[in-house]
Amino acid sequence: MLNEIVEPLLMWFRANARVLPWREDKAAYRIWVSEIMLQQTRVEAVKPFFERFTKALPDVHALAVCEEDKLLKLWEGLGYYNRVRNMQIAAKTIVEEFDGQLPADYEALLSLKGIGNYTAGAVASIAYNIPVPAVDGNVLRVISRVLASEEDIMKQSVRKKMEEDIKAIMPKDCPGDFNQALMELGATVCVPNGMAKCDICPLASICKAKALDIVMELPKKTKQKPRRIEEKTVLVIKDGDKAAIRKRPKKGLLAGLYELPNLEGHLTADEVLEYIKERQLAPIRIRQLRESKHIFSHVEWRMTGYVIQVEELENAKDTGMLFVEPWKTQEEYPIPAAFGAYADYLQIKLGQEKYEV
DNA sequence: AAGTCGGGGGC
DNA sequence: GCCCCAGACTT
Repeated sequence: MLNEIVEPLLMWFRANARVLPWREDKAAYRIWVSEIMLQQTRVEAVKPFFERFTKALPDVHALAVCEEDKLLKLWEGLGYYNRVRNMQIAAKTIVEEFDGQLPADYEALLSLKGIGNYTAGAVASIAYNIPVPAVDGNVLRVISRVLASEEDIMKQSVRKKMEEDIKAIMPKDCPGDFNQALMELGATVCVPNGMAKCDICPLASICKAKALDIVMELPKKTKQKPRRIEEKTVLVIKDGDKAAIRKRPKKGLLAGLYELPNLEGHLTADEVLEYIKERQLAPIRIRQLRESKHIFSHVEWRMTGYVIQVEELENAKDTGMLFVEPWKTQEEYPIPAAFGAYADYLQIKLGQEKYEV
């Protein structure tokens, strides 16, 4: 039965646990921050962000009162930016309703913005030793294989049953270690891509998938739909030492971050100049930049770009554009990685000789 | 239940 | 190119 995994798993974890920044000091706040960052994000990617974030915002109160641009800047490049927005909303709730302390209660944690089933279980078990499961993608894979379950792990019903099965075998004295052990095994041995390392797995003798030689067929999962493709033209508009950026809408993709001005479709230089002139920004030079691509979860941007030198006139139309010094875009304004190929040009001077308008 | 929301690394 | 990642929220 499934309870056979408990002892070998804990033994293995105690000998093989990775040294991670959020394992040094188990303050609930730090566990919470790490778990939010780790949503759909690998350990190696999170490490540097975690160090920087917790240094800048060391406690719940600091997070609750942080200015939005600074907050997003700390998250810049990590993705899924609603995570940090929701975390700040939760921080304000914690200050107001829980006296600044994360509640040591699964249901109370679950009620906080951005904390779902998994994260509530992780914080409760790791920070407060509450015996509740924390079922993430690793756990779904490990348990599916141990049981040789061919159920589709994308189905809510399957995940719910998985939580119940695990709750039934949770060791009451060390629920945090047990949950982490399952995830750690999934991340380092029963891996998500590539061959499972069954030769070093502490559960190899128990694993039904291994016995049936179907380890690599599991878990079963419905595949995601193909992403849609969007074409864009990205503009690096320069006025002297400054360059144009603008703030994105409060909702939707990359909400609230800053971007380079951009247009729908792949435009010619003439079409771009028309756009510039309509906004009373007198163009002096223009040069086309290379194409680039950025892949999000559900959409793919195929971009081309232009760098345009302009003279910003007094009567320039309100374009929502903000002309700022390039170093400020690096230090203060959060700009998503999608614009990376063109953001480089913010600080490069245009050649004088060619591309006169 | 399906769609939205980032970015990166493995193969 | 495809898959997945210590998922949660909205519709």
